Amino acid sequence: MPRPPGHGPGYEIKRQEIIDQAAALFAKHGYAATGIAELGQVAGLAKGALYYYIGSKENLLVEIQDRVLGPLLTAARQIAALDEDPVLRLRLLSETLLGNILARLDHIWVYEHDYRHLRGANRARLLRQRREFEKIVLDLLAEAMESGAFRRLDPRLAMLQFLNLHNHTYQWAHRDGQWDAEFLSREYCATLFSGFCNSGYDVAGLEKRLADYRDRSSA
Amino acid sequence: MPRPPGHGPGYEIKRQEIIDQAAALFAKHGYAATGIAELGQVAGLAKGALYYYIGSKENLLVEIQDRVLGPLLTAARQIAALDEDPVLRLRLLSETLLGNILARLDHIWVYEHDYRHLRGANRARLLRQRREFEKIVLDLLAEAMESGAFRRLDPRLAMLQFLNLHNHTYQWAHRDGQWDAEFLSREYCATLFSGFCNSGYDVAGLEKRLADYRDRSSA
Amino acid sequence: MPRPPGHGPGYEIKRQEIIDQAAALFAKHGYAATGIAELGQVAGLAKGALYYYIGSKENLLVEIQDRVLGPLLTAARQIAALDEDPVLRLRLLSETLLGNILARLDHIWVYEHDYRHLRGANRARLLRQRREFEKIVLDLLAEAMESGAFRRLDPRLAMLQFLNLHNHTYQWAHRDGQWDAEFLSREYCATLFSGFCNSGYDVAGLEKRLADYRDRSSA
Amino acid sequence: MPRPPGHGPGYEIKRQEIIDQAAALFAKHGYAATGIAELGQVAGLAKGALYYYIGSKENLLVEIQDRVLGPLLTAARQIAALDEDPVLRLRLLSETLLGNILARLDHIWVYEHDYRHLRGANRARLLRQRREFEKIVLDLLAEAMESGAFRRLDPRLAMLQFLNLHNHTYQWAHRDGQWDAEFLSREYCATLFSGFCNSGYDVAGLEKRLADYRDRSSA
DNA sequence: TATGAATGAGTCTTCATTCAT
DNA sequence: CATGAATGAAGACTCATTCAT
Repeated sequence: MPRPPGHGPGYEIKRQEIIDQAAALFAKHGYAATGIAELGQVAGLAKGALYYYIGSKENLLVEIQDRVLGPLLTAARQIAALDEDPVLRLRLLSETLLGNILARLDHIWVYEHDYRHLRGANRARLLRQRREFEKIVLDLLAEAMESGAFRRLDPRLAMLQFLNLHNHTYQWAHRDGQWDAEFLSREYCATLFSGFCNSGYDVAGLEKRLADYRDRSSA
Repeated sequence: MPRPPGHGPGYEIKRQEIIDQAAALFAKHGYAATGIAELGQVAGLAKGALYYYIGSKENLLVEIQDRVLGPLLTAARQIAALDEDPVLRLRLLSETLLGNILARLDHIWVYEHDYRHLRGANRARLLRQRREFEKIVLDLLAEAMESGAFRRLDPRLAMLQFLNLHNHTYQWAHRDGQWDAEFLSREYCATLFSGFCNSGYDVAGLEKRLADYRDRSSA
Repeated sequence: MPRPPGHGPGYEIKRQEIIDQAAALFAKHGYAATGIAELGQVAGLAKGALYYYIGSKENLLVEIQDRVLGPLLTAARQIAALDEDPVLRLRLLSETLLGNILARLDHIWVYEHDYRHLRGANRARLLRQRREFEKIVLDLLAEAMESGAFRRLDPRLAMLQFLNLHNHTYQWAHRDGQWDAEFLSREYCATLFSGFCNSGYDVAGLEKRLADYRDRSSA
Repeated sequence: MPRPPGHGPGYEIKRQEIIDQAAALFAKHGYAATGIAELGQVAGLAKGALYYYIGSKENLLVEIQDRVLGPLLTAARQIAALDEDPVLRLRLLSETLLGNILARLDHIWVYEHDYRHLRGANRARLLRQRREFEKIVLDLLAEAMESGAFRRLDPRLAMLQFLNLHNHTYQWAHRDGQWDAEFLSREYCATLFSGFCNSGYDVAGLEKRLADYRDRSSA
């Protein structure tokens, strides 16, 4: 969303760079404790020029949140709409979520810690998006219960367990960690689905069906 | 850590009150975004008197972290030392952890969000304590694997799953929520241990054994 | 209106001093062009301490406007309520107005030039007070017409002439000028009332009646 | 004062447009509180191009003052040089002055409020021109006294009354107001001259003589 | 002619902290 | 014990102005 009208071709590129740098700083020190001066130093820009790009500090926060929630929601909506077993879709969603987390660890730090510094409309929009994501997870879990794959659980508590397990990952994961999204997703889902599924359900077969799905969709 | 020597009898009481109020404020707005002035207003004290009690803003943070980790570590050490099945001990640890989280939600917010504002020795001490807690969980999980209850998993990943699931709870729990620590612990452990245990292990019997243990120890 | 609760005895005194100094600076350079730093230098206070007294820059403007309009409105209401010839009351009002202008030239500069920098409620309140003052003048002029002393004029235009003549005085008057409020009021009223009155009205006798009134009310 | 040599034909036209827009903005928010960026937006020009036309912000102020004082002084000089009764010339000057005020209300706002933001030579020149205008009024009043039309008044105080009454008009007049310059001039002069003239002088006949003069000079 | 990008001093305001009383 | 008063660095942000293109 390029703000003011009339900007040169390099504007948006530089702007995105600055948002990257801001995300790194916010992740490290927290949004409130990061000064605009510090960001200027990192960006190699005087304060005036900085504001030419960022508009305001809160605006940076908005952009960072959008970078997290935008792709995530898009992917989640697509996955939810697939004509596949709900458990498989949960597994896909899990991997997408973890992929997003691991790919942009600093963005996630900010996303998880500093959303409360958003005000007014920005905050409302964020919360709406968060709720939409949670709803997608909730609905998939409910579907999995209806399909007989999962036991009758409190769907909300199931969703919260799903999110707890995934979303807390940013706290200890680090760039170039030993585990990638695929591995973590397999492990997390193995744990969750063992707990959630009916005795009759073939948890072990899930990874096989995932591979099949991937063959099909890449074909 | 009562500061200088020579304090009246009410000193420590008032000091603890102020730390309570600080925790509430820090949880609400974040440590960095909370002003000492705000705290003074809530405490009904002018700045001078406030500093007489708190020493410094960072000191408040230290105290809050201690209130979380002190009791938690004490309890964790005791549980780890029990002469019981490691799985049962994990279940006990889980409930204790959740009990602490739910009992002091605002402290946990601060503990999770703002420990990075600690500097130097305070920070080092905190990290040491966190690692000790993680080590206790790790060792219990390893014991459970050795005992044959759990499959051979990467113990570190198992520990991280355990902590993810528990520690992220503060994000959505609220005072007087519908679920208490016992219930959540049962649910979380059911999920985790279903995923972790060997096919031969009697997960369902865990709660029974827990009840037995409680009968014994209260007797 | 001392703002925050709990201030020492010297607080209000110092606060009033600072407002004085602010009025002088605002009058000289204009509100918008005067920096808080400048005020701090004049007051001999660091910025922090300054804000301890002033609250905000706009608040200074509010106080200055109040110092002008408060006493003026009080006096105007009293004069309007007197049981005297409306022309005499206009003459009294004129002198009061000029007295206020000459006594606080710098406040008047700010009052006349910078009221538009007030926002929201502050601005609304100011405009209400200004209109009240204008209404008092208007009503007195209308009364004077009804009493037969003045010709049938457009009362609004008469009021505007009255205010033009008086209110523009701040532009050229200076402290210790050669003319005091009494003299200027006599001259201004002589001019205005010559133009306004009916041929039968005894303009020249007004000053005599004023002297009588003053004898009476001081007795 | 067109700046550097070598400008295209449209330069001066656009430049005048920009000064118009600047006057409107300055009148609305005050010179100090108006940003160059705001002006650029209104003018539809980026900052670079804007500066190509305006030279500097202070220069705009100079131009606006010149637009007020230039025509006013030219007209005042011509009127003063007429071979007519000084009272008639004062009446003509009054109408010219009011015409200028009503025709360019925003320029007058700036002229009255922001001349103090001029520095050095610009300020000196402005003050010189203001004094010249005042001198013209002063001399006409003195002439009217010498001619016996007016009483022996303090000529300076008479001039100040004349200017007060006229110059404060900008404060409440607005474009398309109910009163035009001719009407206001007639009313203002009726008031002033009633107060100033000797008992023998025929104030009421002034408008008649003005009409005669206009017949003559248009013929 | 006109632009977009950059500057850096300047804007108002808040901060955690200290200390004489 | 407690206060009110003071500090000065730092907070986010805007300013008029310049200049390579």
